[in-house]
Amino acid sequence: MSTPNGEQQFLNAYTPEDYPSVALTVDLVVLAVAGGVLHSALVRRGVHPFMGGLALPGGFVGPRESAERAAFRELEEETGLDLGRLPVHVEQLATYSDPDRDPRMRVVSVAHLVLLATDGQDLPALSAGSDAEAAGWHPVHAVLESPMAFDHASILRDGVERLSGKMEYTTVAARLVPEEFTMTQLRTVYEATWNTRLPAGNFTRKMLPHVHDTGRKSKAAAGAPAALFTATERHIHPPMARPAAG
Amino acid sequence: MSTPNGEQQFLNAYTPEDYPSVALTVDLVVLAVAGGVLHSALVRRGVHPFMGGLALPGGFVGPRESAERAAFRELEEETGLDLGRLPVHVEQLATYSDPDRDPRMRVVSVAHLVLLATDGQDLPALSAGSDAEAAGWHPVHAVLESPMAFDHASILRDGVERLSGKMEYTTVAARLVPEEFTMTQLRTVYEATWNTRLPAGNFTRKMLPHVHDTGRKSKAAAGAPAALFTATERHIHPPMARPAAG
DNA sequence: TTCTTTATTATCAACTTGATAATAAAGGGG
DNA sequence: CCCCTTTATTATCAAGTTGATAATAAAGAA
Repeated sequence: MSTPNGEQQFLNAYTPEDYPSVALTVDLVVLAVAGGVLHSALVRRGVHPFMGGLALPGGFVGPRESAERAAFRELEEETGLDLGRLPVHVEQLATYSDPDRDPRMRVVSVAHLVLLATDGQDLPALSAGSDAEAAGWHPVHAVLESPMAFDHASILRDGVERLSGKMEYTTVAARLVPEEFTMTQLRTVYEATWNTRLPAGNFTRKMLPHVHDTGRKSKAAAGAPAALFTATERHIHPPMARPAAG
Repeated sequence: MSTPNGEQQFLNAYTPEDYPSVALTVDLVVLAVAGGVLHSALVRRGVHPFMGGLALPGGFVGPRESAERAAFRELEEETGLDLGRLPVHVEQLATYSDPDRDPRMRVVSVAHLVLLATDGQDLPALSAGSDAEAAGWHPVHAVLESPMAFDHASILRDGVERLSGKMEYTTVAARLVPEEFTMTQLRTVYEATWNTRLPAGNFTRKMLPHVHDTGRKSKAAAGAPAALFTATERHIHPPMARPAAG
């Protein structure tokens, strides 16, 4: 692939200084389920502005980095999670570009949704990152009742809404449980995210065609042993019905 | 809302130069239906790189502008469309930030999906914008067969996919027809976007609960006069089934 | 008037849903 | 070891939805 001479000349004459520029960051909506409750990894701000307020983890995108790569890097830096070991799902959410969203300067942020697998009991341990602000887990539906730093409440709300909607017509909920999971574990993810209860029998009937039965059984704490499944298909059709809010 | 002294001091001490910055643009996937075919407004590039290739309309985001405002402004500038007169739907699609997506320099682009209403016959007239490159309408499914400038083929594909998916569970297709429309007009939008045929009777049955009958009738060119509807609800439940590709 | 064209409604079997119950398979306490 | 509790899975049933196909209705044209 050789570049024609005319094009090369043009590229050399290009002057990036002629164009307006912005600082680009990523903000992360990191979600995991424990105790039947959807949690988000958040940092308590130790500096102005919004000192003492809750914020999403995040940071600047490097000059030779895509937003997605920056999302993975910041996730490791700010939460201390070992992504080589932990199964993790990252997808772009939306970009927030209101000129006044950060009072310090023009910052445009590409928000990402991050889903971490848990067994439903223990949340992944968060170690303090390079920043002094340590990340901790917070129950999502409770924390959305109070304000957050910057526009992070909107971003968190959008992230939960994205997950809620996508769970209706894909098996993305399986990214929040271990590789092999029981129907109850998967149903608990739906209930935690949608903040509602679902009838167990109908849930199993609906989900069964979209997962793969490993043949293995989980040793139950109490009651009958549950079958262990792995996620297979991407699309649930017709979709899982989300009960009306309330 | 007074700012505490400590915070004000902090804001003054902030130095934007310390942080990496990128040029921010918007790219527009502008869609409209005519003759039963989904079309996209595209510009033929007159300069390097990708000279002669097809590209999405777009441009730089101003220093005090949100991406959405820039999308509206660039739409007017590059296509000459009068948005005061024309009903237009704009929604953010995704942000493209591969460091090498533009060979000239680091450019991050927030792509937007734009839907223009038509009667199904005539596409909105595009006048040449301030740039020498004039915009023209191109059939989407045909143009996606050949390469485009930059990563614009991916963006266009993502835009059509977003519209296709959203049409399954919302009445967004109504943004591509006039305020008052017939079932056939609306069905044509589905057929053009999904690039498939749909049985008319079942389409009417399925859509009827989600639109409002004005009581008026369209004067038909041939055949029975069709009822005129307006769009009402946002969510179609259960969703409109999209036939498997083929 | 009759034909052609298009819109709308109807029919029907197969399937899906939500509610509810029945069955099955553990472990634990007496 | 036998029942009781707990949990998982399967079954049942009426109401609703789907896809295929056809019947009816309402124009304009020949």
